[in-house]
Amino acid sequence: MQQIMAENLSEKNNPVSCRSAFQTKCGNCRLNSICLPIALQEPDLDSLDRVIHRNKPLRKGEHVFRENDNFTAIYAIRSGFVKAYRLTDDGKEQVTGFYFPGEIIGLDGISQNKHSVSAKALETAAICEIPFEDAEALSSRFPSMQRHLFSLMSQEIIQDQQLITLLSKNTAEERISALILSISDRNAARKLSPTSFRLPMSRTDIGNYLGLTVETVSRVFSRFQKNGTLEVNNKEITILDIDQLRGIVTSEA
Amino acid sequence: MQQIMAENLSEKNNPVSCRSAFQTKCGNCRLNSICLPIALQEPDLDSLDRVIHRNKPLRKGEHVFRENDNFTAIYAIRSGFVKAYRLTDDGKEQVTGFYFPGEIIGLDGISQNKHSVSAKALETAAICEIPFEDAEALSSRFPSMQRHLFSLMSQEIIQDQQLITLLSKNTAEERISALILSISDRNAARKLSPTSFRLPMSRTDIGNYLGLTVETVSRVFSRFQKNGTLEVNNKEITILDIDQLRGIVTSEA
DNA sequence: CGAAGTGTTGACTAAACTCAAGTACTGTGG
DNA sequence: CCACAGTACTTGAGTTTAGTCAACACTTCG
Repeated sequence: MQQIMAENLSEKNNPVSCRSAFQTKCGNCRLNSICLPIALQEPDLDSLDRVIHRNKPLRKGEHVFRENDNFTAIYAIRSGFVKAYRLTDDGKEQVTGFYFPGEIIGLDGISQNKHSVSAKALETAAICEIPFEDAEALSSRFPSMQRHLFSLMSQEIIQDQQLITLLSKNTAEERISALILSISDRNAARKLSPTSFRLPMSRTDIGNYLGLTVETVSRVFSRFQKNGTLEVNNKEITILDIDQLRGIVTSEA
Repeated sequence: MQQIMAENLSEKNNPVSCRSAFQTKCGNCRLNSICLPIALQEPDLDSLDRVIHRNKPLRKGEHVFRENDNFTAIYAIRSGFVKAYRLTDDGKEQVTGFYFPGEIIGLDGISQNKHSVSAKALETAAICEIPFEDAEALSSRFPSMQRHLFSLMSQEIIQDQQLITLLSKNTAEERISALILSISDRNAARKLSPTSFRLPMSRTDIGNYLGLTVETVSRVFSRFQKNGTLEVNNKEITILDIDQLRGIVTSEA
């Protein structure tokens, strides 16, 4: 407690414009148009601000939460990238999703009161924490917040179902095209280049997520490179022919 | 009570014990321990009863709702079986789930205000309809109801993620074993035999759901029949060696 | 620098798919 | 109640895609 007070004091000396990113308020956050704040208007936004903890950034490999942790909060990604995964019965890892700045994670824990997946930072990541009790209280108070939380969960369901379709019906090339286009879209939502970006995850993670081996992922990238669809430079990707990619996912098979 | 007599008249020669299922109240419903009513205690249960529409049963092949229908309500399955599916961009069907009596469908529609899947009766099915407005109102009034709806959605997420893992990591035999065990468990929850039951869906639907071709599904059933794991008689299944099945899904690979 | 991790490429293999043919149900109309 | 049509299911033979195993190259970082 003492410690927290001390931190808060030191925070007061910082000029407003230079405050460390993890101390910014929702009202000023660059991501507020795609994150939780879109559920609330200005005066009510303070209620949200008041309950959010802006913890110190996680380093690569550190966990936001782990499978079976008690479910106490949901989390908004402010910067960095997070992967969610679970361990199968026989101890293998299954990557269930990649999450980008502005996205909310942790909603999986509601039903069982504990998390059903682990969430790990793929690189340094700043995370906002919203205790679920508070989120529930805000939901009861502001219908738009209740609606938004329902909506987030339902979006997660839709996303999972899209992945199911991908895994169940599509070839390796189709799966990888779909992932690249998804990343491209999410970059666009954050006003970043939709055609040139760095993949935050390893080939192994991609393969794991898409139900493919590393070798297959690597081969598909090589093939895309060779036929001029992508420029691949390690994790740096440039989409050269986006229509080609779109054609592949729409499974012209 | 008067009403009941009247209903019985119209039901012709049915004895009292056979009242048409779709007129029962939640308080008397055989499924209330696994369905929405578990969220509420007796006096409050009336509020739920008051908003539920018990429509006339659907016949095989009729839809509860269709993809892109406006989202107006969620639905509880009282009897019969329902499959959920969506059409992929290129017009193929993707089965996303099978639903059993006592289960809730339609929550997928919340975020976009329209349904993301179609839901179709696999055989005659009685469905309870709860307008979502009313469900939301009940949720604001009864925290346990809000919690239960959150919980249902989060369960759906977890289920989808399990399916993702299945599709991404497991062989044909593992997938089919998992489906059979899931059906067995859900039968047990409804106090039906966990080892002997009729599959409500076709081989084609199973294959579609599990990302396999009909032929592969058929071959796996034959193999299980041959090696004494199952007795398969068309859609009638008897589990002869449940530990064998469990062993297969726990992927001793 | 060197070790460990990460990614690429090749040769071979296996699981599931496709195509094809045939059998068994199911439901409808005579 | 049977005959028939149409669908659903099964089985076999051959093919294909992605997986496995193995060797090697490139990063990254202590």
